[in-house]
Amino acid sequence: MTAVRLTQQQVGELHVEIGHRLAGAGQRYSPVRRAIIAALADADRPRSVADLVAAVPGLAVSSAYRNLGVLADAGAVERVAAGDDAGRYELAESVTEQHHHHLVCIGCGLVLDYEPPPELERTVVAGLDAVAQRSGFTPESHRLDLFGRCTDCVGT
Amino acid sequence: MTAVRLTQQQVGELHVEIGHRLAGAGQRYSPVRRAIIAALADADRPRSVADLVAAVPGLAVSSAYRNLGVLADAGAVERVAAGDDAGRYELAESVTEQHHHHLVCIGCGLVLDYEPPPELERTVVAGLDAVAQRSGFTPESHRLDLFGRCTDCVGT
DNA sequence: TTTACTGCAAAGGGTTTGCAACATG
DNA sequence: CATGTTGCAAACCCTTTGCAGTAAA
Repeated sequence: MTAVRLTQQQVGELHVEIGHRLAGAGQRYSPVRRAIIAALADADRPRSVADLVAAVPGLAVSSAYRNLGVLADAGAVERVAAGDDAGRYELAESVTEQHHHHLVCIGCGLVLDYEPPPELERTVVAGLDAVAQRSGFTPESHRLDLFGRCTDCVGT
Repeated sequence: MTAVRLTQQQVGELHVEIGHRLAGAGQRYSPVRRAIIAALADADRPRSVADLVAAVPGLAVSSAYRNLGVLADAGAVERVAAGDDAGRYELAESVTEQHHHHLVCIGCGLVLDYEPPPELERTVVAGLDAVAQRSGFTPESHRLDLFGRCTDCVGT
C-alpha cells in the first residue's frame, strides 16, 4: 500500500489543528481555506493549483496562491517541487504525522505518495546526516523521489 | 570531499564526447555551446540560466534556453529542479560518469553536489526498486536531496 | 546553398500584487 | 469598526517562439 489516506476522524482533528495554527498566526480558518484543506485531505497525492481551483467552486487563482501561502507559513501545507511543471501542494507532514516521499511519472507528470520502509528511511537519514556534517550543512529535511513511468506511460 | 570536479583531461574528453552526441543528432558543437559546457564543467554545482548568461559574454537569454534544450536532448546536460526558484542545469551524469545528489540550502538557494557513499546508494536503489514494483512504476532515476542550511545561513 | 545557429522582440504560462468590496471577530 | 479575506485585473518572472540575419558544412 503506497497510498496515504486519512480517516474521517483524522480529517476532523486535522481541521482543529490547522485552525489552531492559523489562529496562532493571527489568521482565520475561512471557508475557502477549509475547502482547500479538504481538497488536499481528499487526495492521496499532491495537487496542482489549477487542480485545486477546479476542485473548489468559486475559488479565484489569486486566492488559491494567497491561501496556500498562508497555510504553508502556518505549517499546514507544503509545496512539492516535482518536475519542471506547475507547483503542487499537499498537507504538511507535521499535521498528517505521516512521513512520505514521491513517485513521479516522467510521462504524464503524475505524482504519487509512498511511505518508505522503515529500514530504508533509517539508512537514508543516517547517511544524509553524515554527508551534511561533512559539508557544514544543518539538516532540515530530505526527499527521496523516484522518477519513472506509471503503468499508463510505460509504452510512451 | 563533496565537490564533484573534473580534471583538465576529463574536460577535454567531455567536449569530444558531447561533440559526438551533437553530431549524432544532426547538431553542431558551436562556440556558444562550448562556452556553456565549459561554464558548467567549471562549476561543482548546478548553474541557473541567469548565471550562465552572465558567465558567457554575449549570450542571449533565448539562446541559452535553446542551447540548453538541445544539449539536454543530446544527453549532455540535465535540468535540476531544486526548490521553487529558477531552473538550474548541470552536466549529465552519462557524460561525467559521476553519480551524485544535491544539498539544497533553504536559506539562500545554494545547491551543492555530493557523491553518496556506495552502501547508501545501493540501499536506496534496492529500496526504490521494491517501492516502484509495488506501484507499477518502471524506475528510471531517483533523487536523494538534503534540505538544510549552509554555514552562511545557519543563524537565519 | 542548404541547414543550423544566433539575437532581438513579442508572446506564453505560472505566480504575485494593488485595490476596492466583503466578511468576520 | 478594525482587521482579515476575497475576486478582479494588472504586473512580474521565467521560459518559449517567430523572425530575419549570420555562420558553418
